Amino acid sequence: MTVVTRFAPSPTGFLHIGGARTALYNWLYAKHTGGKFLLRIEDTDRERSTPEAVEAIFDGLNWLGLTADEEPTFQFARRDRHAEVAHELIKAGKAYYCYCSQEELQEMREKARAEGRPMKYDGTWRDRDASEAPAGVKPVVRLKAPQEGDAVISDQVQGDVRVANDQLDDYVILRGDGTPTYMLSVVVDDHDMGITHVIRGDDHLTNAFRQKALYDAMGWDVPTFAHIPLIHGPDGAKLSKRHGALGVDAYRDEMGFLPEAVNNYLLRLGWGHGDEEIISQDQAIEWFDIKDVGKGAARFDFAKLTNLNGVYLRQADDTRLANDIAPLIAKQIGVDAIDAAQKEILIKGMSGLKERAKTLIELADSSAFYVTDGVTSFNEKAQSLIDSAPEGLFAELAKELDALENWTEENVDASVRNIAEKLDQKLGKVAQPLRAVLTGSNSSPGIFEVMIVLGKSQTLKRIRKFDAQ
RNA sequence: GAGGCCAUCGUCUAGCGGUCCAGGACCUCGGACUUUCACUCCGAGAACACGAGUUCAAAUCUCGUUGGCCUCACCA
Repeated sequence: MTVVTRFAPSPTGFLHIGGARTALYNWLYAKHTGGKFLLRIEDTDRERSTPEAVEAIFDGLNWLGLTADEEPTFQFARRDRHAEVAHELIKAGKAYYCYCSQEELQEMREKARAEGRPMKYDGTWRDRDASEAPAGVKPVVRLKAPQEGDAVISDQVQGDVRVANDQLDDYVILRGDGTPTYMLSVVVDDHDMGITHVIRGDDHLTNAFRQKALYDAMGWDVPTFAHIPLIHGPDGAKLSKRHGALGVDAYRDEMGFLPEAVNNYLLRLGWGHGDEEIISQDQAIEWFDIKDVGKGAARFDFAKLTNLNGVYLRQADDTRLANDIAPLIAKQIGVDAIDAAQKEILIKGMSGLKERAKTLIELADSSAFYVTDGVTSFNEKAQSLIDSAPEGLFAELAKELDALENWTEENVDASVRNIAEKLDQKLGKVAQPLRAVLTGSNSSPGIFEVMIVLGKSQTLKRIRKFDAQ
């Protein structure tokens, strides 16, 4: 049997980090088993679903590389099919019309709660004849759920979970206006799409029992379920906007994370393979099995994600990184886009730059000095390094460096060391002020590397600004 | 309130009855390297929620307690 998994978000907002992990696990499991990964947009909530959200979800998934093997299914478009199934169930005596009003339902729940019973529909219309129906009420359709015995789900993550059927009620599958509810839509779509493994958040665990009753009523095979624990915020509470429940686009655009780092982090959040931490996508596909996902909820930790991002940043291709930060730098230096020459400089300096950054944001911040003409601002420490530089240092540097014929790292290195000796200073006393005038900062890639990447004329231009000092 | 799920360092996890006075990573703190910062390396800190039981032997199995989470809509 070929495995078919799916990711089924409702387009009521961006793709959040928990959804991204669910998608990743579904994708990985499909790849691991040589199966298929499908996408279904659950847009049956017409009030809250938006085309923008659909776009945001596709965008996020594409960024993470979690692409579906077939065209996505849009649930709302299948509403007639869903209703058809509901009517089939009525015909088969496995579902029935219910004419209860909202008020009656509300009373039912309050009474149940007061008596310490589960808050469920009491089956008022389960066996009542339609002739008793009140006039003018558009009935809903309820599934005749089993009332005795236990229902068992063999969950791939949670193990065997058992619930007594008397805890479950005859839930609504078709609304008064004839539209399907989520419970009906999911089951019909998962069945029609041939989904073999339903991997989703464990907030759906109790829904699985309701859905099982529907599969059984239709005589359909129940898919294998795997309910993965939810992700919590750093404080252990449910993930909210203040924590990580941002769209993945925020992780990309505002925080500067790399997709491979996010995937690796998400993979390790709830799953492990021995002592492995840095796991390539191919390795993940080979190792990942849904059965190995942990049962406990995990907290989201930005520090670890950031560290991981640093690892991937250092491994990343220089040209790719230069392209990634190009728009950020352009914005920073106030141009529409940086030119080819500037891009070249960034690529040239990237090996020294990427070692010092953990995110693309940091990388852009620390790279901008390379592409400006002169240094546009000096931080406090740089300013004080310049102020306390040995007398005549900059004039001396300008003179000596200008005289250099071959502008190589070896030569500028020797030249600067010479000057330090000549002025009877330690190298640091010369290198630090030099760094300050060249970069505007007290920290940067190796100073000789900076001089080479900057080039002779730009280096001298920056030094000469202070040679009167 | 009713049902369900969960529980190893601050965090993510390894561990699937003996090899664990519990391993790795992040984190924090020392140190080495060094022209700064970073990288890298070395070292330190830090956990089996609690209580019973099963067993020659329990982080690993059972039960209870406590704590956390999820669900209980004509939302998905």
